[in-house]
Amino acid sequence: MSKHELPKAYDFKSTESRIYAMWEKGGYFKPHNDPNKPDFDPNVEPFVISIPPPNVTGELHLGHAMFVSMEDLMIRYHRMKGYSTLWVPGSDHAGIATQLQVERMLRKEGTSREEIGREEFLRRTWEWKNKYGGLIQNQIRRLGASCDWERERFTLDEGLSRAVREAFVRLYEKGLIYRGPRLINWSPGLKTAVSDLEVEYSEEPGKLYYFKYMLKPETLTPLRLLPFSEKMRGEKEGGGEGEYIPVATTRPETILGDTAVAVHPEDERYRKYIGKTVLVPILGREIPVIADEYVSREFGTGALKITPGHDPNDYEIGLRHNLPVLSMLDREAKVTEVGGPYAGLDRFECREKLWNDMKAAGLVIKEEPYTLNVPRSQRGGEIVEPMISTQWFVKIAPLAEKALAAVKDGRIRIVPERFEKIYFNWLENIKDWCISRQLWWGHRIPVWYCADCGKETVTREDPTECAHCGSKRIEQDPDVLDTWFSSGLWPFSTLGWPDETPDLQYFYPTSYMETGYDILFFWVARMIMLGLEFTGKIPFHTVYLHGLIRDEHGKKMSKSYGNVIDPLQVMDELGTDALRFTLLVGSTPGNDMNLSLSKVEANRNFANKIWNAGRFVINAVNALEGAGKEVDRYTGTQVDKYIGKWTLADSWIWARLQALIRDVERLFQTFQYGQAGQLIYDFFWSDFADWYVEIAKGQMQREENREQTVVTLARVMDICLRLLHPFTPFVTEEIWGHLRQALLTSPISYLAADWPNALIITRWPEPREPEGWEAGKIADFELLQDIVRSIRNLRAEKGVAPSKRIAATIAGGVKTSLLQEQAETLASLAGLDHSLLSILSSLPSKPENAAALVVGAVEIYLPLSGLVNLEAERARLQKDLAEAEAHIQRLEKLLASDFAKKAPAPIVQKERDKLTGFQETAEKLRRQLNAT
RNA sequence: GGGCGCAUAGCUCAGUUGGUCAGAGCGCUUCGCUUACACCGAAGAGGUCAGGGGUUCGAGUCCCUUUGCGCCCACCA
Repeated sequence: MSKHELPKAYDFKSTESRIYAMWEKGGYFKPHNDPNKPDFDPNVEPFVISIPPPNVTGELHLGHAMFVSMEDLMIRYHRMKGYSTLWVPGSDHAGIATQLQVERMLRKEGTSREEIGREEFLRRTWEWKNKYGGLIQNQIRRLGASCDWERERFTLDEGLSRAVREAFVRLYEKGLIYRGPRLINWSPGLKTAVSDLEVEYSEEPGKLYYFKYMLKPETLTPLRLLPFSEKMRGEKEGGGEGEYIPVATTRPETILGDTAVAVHPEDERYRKYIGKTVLVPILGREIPVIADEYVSREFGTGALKITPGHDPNDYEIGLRHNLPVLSMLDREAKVTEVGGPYAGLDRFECREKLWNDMKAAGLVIKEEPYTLNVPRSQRGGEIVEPMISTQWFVKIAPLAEKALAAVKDGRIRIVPERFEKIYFNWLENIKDWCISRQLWWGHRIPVWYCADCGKETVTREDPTECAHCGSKRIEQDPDVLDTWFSSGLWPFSTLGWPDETPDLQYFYPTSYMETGYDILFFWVARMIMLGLEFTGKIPFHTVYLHGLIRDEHGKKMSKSYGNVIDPLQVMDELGTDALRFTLLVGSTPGNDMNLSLSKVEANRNFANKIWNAGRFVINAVNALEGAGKEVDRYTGTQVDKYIGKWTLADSWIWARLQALIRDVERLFQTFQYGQAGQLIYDFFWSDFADWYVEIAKGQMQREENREQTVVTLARVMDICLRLLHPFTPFVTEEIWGHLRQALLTSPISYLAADWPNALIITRWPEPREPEGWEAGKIADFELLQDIVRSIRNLRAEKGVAPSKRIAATIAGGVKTSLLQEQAETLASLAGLDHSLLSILSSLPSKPENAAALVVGAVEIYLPLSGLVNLEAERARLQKDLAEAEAHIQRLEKLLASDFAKKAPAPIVQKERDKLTGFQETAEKLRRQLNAT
């Protein structure tokens, strides 16, 4: 499209994909200083982020949009500042999630993974991955992500698998990995173990069941081990009579696995039973009554049934007392032979049936409603059962210690800081990490068991024989590793570890780890632990945590609630820049944000504003004929020739821009990206577009100001585009291209542009001005703004048609010459007739039939014949006076207090100046009242 | 049980060394198609910054406390 035909509205649809392709093809996303190339300079500082790898079969949601926007902002900012910037993209094989999807597909085909077998299942899953795995990456591209796609990684690809193997073997050799039967969380639906973190607790209504643990009558023969017999049945009628210990439970079916009843050693009620034997209901199994201080005397009945096989606390107690451990549930949560007559029943059926049987046997005391905290699988959602199972674990304490220290001593910083405490708390109480999963999709555990000597072989290369006895009869462990084991290696495995690659040497440790706080433990903590363990270095020096995205009323987005916002649809309708800007500016670190489409719409409008302001500037540049188009007019090399010609507006906008650049820099350094974006937004829209551009229209009509005005427009626009680029890369790039073209400079990509810095700003506009010139210019301009606003206000109040140019007389006092210089600007902004505008130092008397305004020490008279009502005028003046007097009173009181003595001088002076201002205003108002 | 966050204009939210910090967007009222933009411009209404106490010359901003909402960790059967 030719530069003269830019459309009136920003067309993001036709722009975004074209711009992205240009960036990607142009290689702008690659680090400019690459250790694999001959011209590599090791002294250039790198800036590196590893992307939180999305699930390979996932689809883009707002969580992805959030982290991509934030990380792209960080990356682009640092790239513009000259860092050799690398953003490593990739995806996670996501063991459970992916396997579930493929299993669902198989079910639709009428088959199952068990039916087709492991090998075929894996083949199908890879097929699935190759088909859908690229989807999410392209969706991430749509967000504008400037990652180096040539360095894309997948947790199951060859290099990363080698890293996983190496990591496992090293931990094993160091004795930090062990295998053994432990009480773990078992997900019966997924038929795998899951880690503590993968269990979520939900409060649900349930019942507390009270029943009797009958004491074994002393007369009976002690060794009656038959679990169930005709004899027992015969005793049913007599059950419930005689001595018993009352016990409460929320899971009656676990009674079948009880191996003791515990009471507090000092509980007077039950002390006498300690050491005695009680009978498991229905089964009649004999179990001891033990004493343990863990038991709370206040809760329930004060007696606790002990099921070491299915409860973590009971397991601990069982260990202390050497109790046998019974597994009464199998991998599908069906009752095992331990459950005697209940064997084969589902856990919930068993609960009902057993309880009914106990009722019939007179062993039930009561049931009462009780709120349970039900452990559910994070993935499948079904109730998780604690079970004894042989699994692989990482001995985590030594790793946790180092990870703790890295944050404590400041080598790693977490933003916002409050998450450090949460991090500490978790690591200080961490338990060994169960890393084996009974799945097929994932990194298979590199352990081979020997059928002959029974020993394990753990090696970096697949063995053909037992390392201990040489037997060929070895078989690999069927399980795979927890997905988080491989993602825990991500920052360095993606750079080539365990090889000492040039990438690893140069880009590691990475810089920021940006992710949601919800995976602080799952991922961040593990990366720190594993990073320190395997590389001896921290994996990143800063952790930036963003919050969760909720709907506009703070509700969690969920499909069932129907309040899910699809980022792809938002981008389709309102543009990527609008979505990015909304996510970036609307959020603060670590806090959830509520997203509403009206916000995105507002930011779509902002993108359009950038577009149109850009269009205006480009047109202005193009309209400037001749005037040295061969020079790059905004680089500053030619600006000296405007010295002495800058108008108040020119100086003001430049001074404001300098302040903006400084503020933005400070905010970026302190991770306050949202605040920075807000400031840029405000400056661009309110200061630049609403004021400077309007004034520039007038200035450009004057031959003597035209060129410098265009230069100012171009330069301010240019810097705003740079400042905005990390937030809204597409529209800024597009305008940048057109602006560059208009300026006849080389059409280089925006990404190669420098971030605005102090060097640029101090050189312009008037380097020979005394220190602190900005404050005066800003104050003068603000006076001008106040005057304009007051006049507009009065006009609106009086119903003066906006198109009507009116006369005005101004008594400027000490500001007279300033206002005289600004007469034309003032006239055009306030709708005054320049030829009927007189600006004097003071007036001998008040003009007739004029409405009067006072702005600071400046008096303005607008002759509005026919519209001036004396009474109304007096009322208005009186109101203004009352307001001024109120301020005077307040300030006088303030300045008479300790404030004047104790507050810093500049603060006090500021208040004094305010007081003086109000006093002048009041004085003028009084005079006008007298004259009216 | 322990810890944390949030309560600021009708709605959604900014406001990080305590001194224009009382703001933004949307919504609302009144004008306006002024050749960058109606995805716009101008003017305006609207809040004792949840309640109470304290520190300070000065607090939305620090401390204590109360109330309401939310989250995390632990998991007393």
